[in-house]
Amino acid sequence: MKTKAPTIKLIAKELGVSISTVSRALRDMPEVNPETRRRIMKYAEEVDYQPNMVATSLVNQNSRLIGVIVPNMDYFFASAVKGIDEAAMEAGYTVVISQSNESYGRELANTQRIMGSQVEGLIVSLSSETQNIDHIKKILKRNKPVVFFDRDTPDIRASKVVLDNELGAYKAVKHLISKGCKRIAYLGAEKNLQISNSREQGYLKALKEANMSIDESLIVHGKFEKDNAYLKTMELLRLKTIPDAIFAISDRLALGAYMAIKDKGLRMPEDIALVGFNDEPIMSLLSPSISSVSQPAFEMGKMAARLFIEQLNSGEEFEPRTEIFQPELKIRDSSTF
Amino acid sequence: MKTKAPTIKLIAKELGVSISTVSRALRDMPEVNPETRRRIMKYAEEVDYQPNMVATSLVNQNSRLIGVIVPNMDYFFASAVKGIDEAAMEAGYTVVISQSNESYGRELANTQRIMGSQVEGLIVSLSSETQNIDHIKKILKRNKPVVFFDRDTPDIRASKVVLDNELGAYKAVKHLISKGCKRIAYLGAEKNLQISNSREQGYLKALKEANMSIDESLIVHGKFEKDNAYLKTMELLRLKTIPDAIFAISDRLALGAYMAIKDKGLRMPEDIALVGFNDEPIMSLLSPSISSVSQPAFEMGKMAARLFIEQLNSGEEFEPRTEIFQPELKIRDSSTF
DNA sequence: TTGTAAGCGTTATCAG
DNA sequence: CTGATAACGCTTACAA
Repeated sequence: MKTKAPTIKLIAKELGVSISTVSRALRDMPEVNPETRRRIMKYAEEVDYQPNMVATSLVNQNSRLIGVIVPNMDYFFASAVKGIDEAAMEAGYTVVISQSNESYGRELANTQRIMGSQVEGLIVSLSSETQNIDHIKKILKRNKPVVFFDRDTPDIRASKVVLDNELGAYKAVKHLISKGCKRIAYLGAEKNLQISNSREQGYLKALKEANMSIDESLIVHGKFEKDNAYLKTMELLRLKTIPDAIFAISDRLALGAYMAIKDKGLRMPEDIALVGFNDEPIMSLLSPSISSVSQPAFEMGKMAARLFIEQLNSGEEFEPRTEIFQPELKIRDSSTF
Repeated sequence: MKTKAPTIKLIAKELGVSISTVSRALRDMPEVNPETRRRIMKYAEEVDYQPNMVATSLVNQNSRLIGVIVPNMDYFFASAVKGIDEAAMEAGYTVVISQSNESYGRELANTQRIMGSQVEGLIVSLSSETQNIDHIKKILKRNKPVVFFDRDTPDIRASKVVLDNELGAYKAVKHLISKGCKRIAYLGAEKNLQISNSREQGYLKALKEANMSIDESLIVHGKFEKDNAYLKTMELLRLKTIPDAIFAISDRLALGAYMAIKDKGLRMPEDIALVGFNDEPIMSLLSPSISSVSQPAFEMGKMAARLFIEQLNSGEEFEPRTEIFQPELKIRDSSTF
């Protein structure tokens, strides 16, 4: 019943050979007598020997563990994590994951904890609260790879995998303009969120390009939450002249706006159009369905893991790289007149 | 720039004390001279010393890593994983995660890989394909804790955290009956999925209790996918007399049914009522909103982690335990006449 | 209070 | 082809 895990030492003793021979045989090294190898393999099989990776990690100074910290597990990050896991698996790595719940304190604690688990580095997407990234810089100083994913910060020299957020927003707003919208609101999140800023830039760029005036009262920076987006939208809908379209920088926010619009009894898109960001599956199921800018989350996750591993293997002299993915606008009922 | 991680050996040499003294000081052991301790702490702080958990793991024969394998990362599992992570964190554990994508082959490979990472055991939710669980039994034989989560199997003596699935289904169907539905279809998944069977039992129980006849043509076992559910629902809607209600054992399937019903131009609930399972957020946002049986995923995840850790600490003589959570029926438009 | 030394399970170097 | 032996970074008797 109670079986302690067998070690190569045990196998060696049992078979009357040396530890090193067992080690070599088990790892398919060339210089082992075929017969000896067969005996060892057979016995290992019998006792269901599993190499102790902790010991291997200690001697090889590597754990084949990739640390991942995400702010939450919504559709976007779940897909990304799947991509990371996929690429990690292919390269023989395993993913150690942790969620910050959009809290800076949690992110800090998780970073400590996860690095303590001897992961070889970190793929991280910053929480919406995070302003200070000393905790990440420390890792870089230790010469361990860090890859920023989606939520990055300009303030650091590290590899990144991001979407061309400005372009995504630009496409969305340009689309609304082409549909004849004149008063397009911007529903954003915390100002320290890089993605929020980039998307705001895209919004502004589209307006300027169309020679439309920028109305500050239509630009709102709320929190990165559905409920807050609901509140902020309600405020927008109480303006003397309400916007005729809302561009939300995330589906999470778009959903809040959607509910506010419905609760106000307004029609979409007749009274007000709406475009979100992320293209979560739910967007196409709602009635009316909601337009959204889609990002290839799964592919981005894969890329992040690949970049990470590449960086890991390249040793010291690695030049940080930024991989930019292209957004795609999915046009649906909420912006189709 | 390039800093190698400092070790206690280095600190010891630098400070002219012995390795053991450093080790003791760093771990707040009593028998250390306060002054010596201060010096060590201070220096450790300066060089940002981080204990090497791999080495500690090797000595202590524990990694403080919990392996988690889930079939996918939909809302239910994402919430559950959050719960696991939360409880793990509180106890000083870290989560190593892996998704099987509902594939038995993947589950097998991931189990190998993840156990190789020296996690102390596994919290697992079986893939919908899994029939054989020898890979799990092996872990148990090694005396490592295994906790089944949601998707379990009767065929093993291990701890489990599950919902009272039969009750959930029973409640849903009973509700439909009370609303006057006469021909209630059951939209299920693979027969080897325990949750599918339990929910079918609940469905049958409710019908029998109401003295309603069981119509085999209304009981369908498809695959655990939205698209397949769509197809299966279309078949149901082609029957000479179509059902007046569908109970889907998962929101994923309910969504497929929802789309089929819409595409057929039928009204919900007037022509056909619908109840799902899991209570994903999307269910309340659709129009009509869809009724669903909700399970406390987050709490269940927490419980799984707690059970796991408890089992870990209790050593050999641990009696497997099954924790059963209570479902709650959320009634919405799709079944409100 | 501090130091020495053995040991955790592997890998790798160097002789045989 | 095989076997000692040191080393990885840390903990823990046992000594001093």
